[in-house]
Amino acid sequence: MAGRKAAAPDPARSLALLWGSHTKPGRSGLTVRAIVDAAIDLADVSGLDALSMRMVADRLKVGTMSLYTHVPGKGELTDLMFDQAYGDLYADAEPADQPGGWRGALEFIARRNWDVLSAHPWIHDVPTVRTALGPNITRKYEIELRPLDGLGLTDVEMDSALALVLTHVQGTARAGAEQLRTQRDSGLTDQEWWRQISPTLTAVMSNTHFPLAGRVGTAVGEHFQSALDPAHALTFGLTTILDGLAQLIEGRG
Amino acid sequence: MAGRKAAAPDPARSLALLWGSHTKPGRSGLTVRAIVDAAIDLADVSGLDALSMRMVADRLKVGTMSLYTHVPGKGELTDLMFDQAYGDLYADAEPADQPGGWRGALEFIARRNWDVLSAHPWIHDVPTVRTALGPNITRKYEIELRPLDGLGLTDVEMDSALALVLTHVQGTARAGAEQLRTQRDSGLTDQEWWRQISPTLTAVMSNTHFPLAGRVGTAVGEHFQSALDPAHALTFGLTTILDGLAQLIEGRG
DNA sequence: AGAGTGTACCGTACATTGTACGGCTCAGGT
DNA sequence: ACCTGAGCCGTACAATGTACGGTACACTCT
Repeated sequence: MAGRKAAAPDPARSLALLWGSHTKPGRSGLTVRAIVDAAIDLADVSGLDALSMRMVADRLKVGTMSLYTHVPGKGELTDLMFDQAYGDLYADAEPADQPGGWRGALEFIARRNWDVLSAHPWIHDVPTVRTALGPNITRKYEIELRPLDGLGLTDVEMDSALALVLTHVQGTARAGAEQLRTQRDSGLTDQEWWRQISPTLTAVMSNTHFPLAGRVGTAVGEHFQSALDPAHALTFGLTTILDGLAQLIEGRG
Repeated sequence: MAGRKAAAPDPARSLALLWGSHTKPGRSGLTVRAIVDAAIDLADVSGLDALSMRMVADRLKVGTMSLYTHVPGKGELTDLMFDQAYGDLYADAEPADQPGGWRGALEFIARRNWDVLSAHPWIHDVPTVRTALGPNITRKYEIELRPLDGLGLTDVEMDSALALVLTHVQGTARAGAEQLRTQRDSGLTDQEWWRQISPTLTAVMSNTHFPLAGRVGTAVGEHFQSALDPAHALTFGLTTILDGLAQLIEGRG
């Protein structure tokens, strides 16, 4: 990152913005809400690194520094973008109402989170340990905990189980996003890329050899036409995790 | 990111560097190996964003542009750092020799990967979908697959199972790294930070309320003195995942 | 109606980044 | 003794976030 060190977002200021109404328009119609929406649109296309305050301002047809009247800096802006992105995650349906009990609910949660992460890959680049206290994130947490309540788990176990599923979804989604971005940047699909470096690779590692890695890597490559298939990783991992959670829950039930 | 767009690393060039010997010293003693080592040292302390070519050059007491004689650019440099960081992961012991069968082996793998990620948190910021073909990474893959061979799993399943464990470790380690970095940047522990924003938060969300989120969040906070405990998340998730994998493997055995 | 005031807006400037470009300086071969 | 090529590096440039200080408008009070 260049320029001034992008000073860490002020927590109190972020909170006030997060929970504020965002709707008092300035004299040129500029709104926190409009800034955040524009930034999300741009980040969806170009990613968080490529997102600049100048770009956001241009898109809104205002001077760059006008943004700073409404938003303290880029850090706080990304905090707002993050909360906003989860705005209508469960607007139409909530996990606890899905069929299939807690298992169906967690599958629904995984799928919905996956969808958000696919639509907004820049979320992976937002530092989120403490800032995750906006209204939408808090509501999300509340709703996602519901199907886990009353199963005999302790409160800490409920949180751990949910976090496990969400971490898995995030990890596989991140790998998928990286794959897509690499393909886009290089203009090569995984297949084309492999064909291109394959000769160099075999030449260079001629004297060493890795029988297992070779066998398994080839099998994976042929099965998915790629080194990794994020969708498959998602369902394989989710099934395994839910099987594991079932043992825990049955032990309590 | 500033400056020229940090052009995506050239795959063939990266491969040649990755598998090269790195040991021909230039006339000022400069070596690819030395550059990579210096960069890792700096990144361990300051992170990948704060790592600049100028810093690396200063540390080595050479001009900034001299680095470009040995390394095409920052992208390729991080590729080299990545492979290097996994250099002696299993130098002293390998997973397949651990007690506890495949389960003990996977626990060992998880622990060792966790250790590397803790020592080099910048690894989380290296884009690694395609570049992961250096000698150390390839050997790592070979060694980590061994304990999963001969259990009745298909090749694709072996890869999926390993990837599931590694993704979990990476996800929790990343959360832990973010937590640490945030604490360092702000100079506040999670507890101090919470005490500081708590009044603002309750004031701001006074009219809405989230009974489950409140109850569970409080329980977690009291149990771990923090919003999340990475070490606990690691073992909870690992246990669950291994329980799930056991069902898969027993079905095959 | 006129004056005053605060806030929205924004032009300019600066430090910092990766790296392109072109010149300098040596080691080694002839 | 000279040439050649590779290692080395000083300078320059475009892009970034944002500090600073100025301008212009909407409002309130007289």
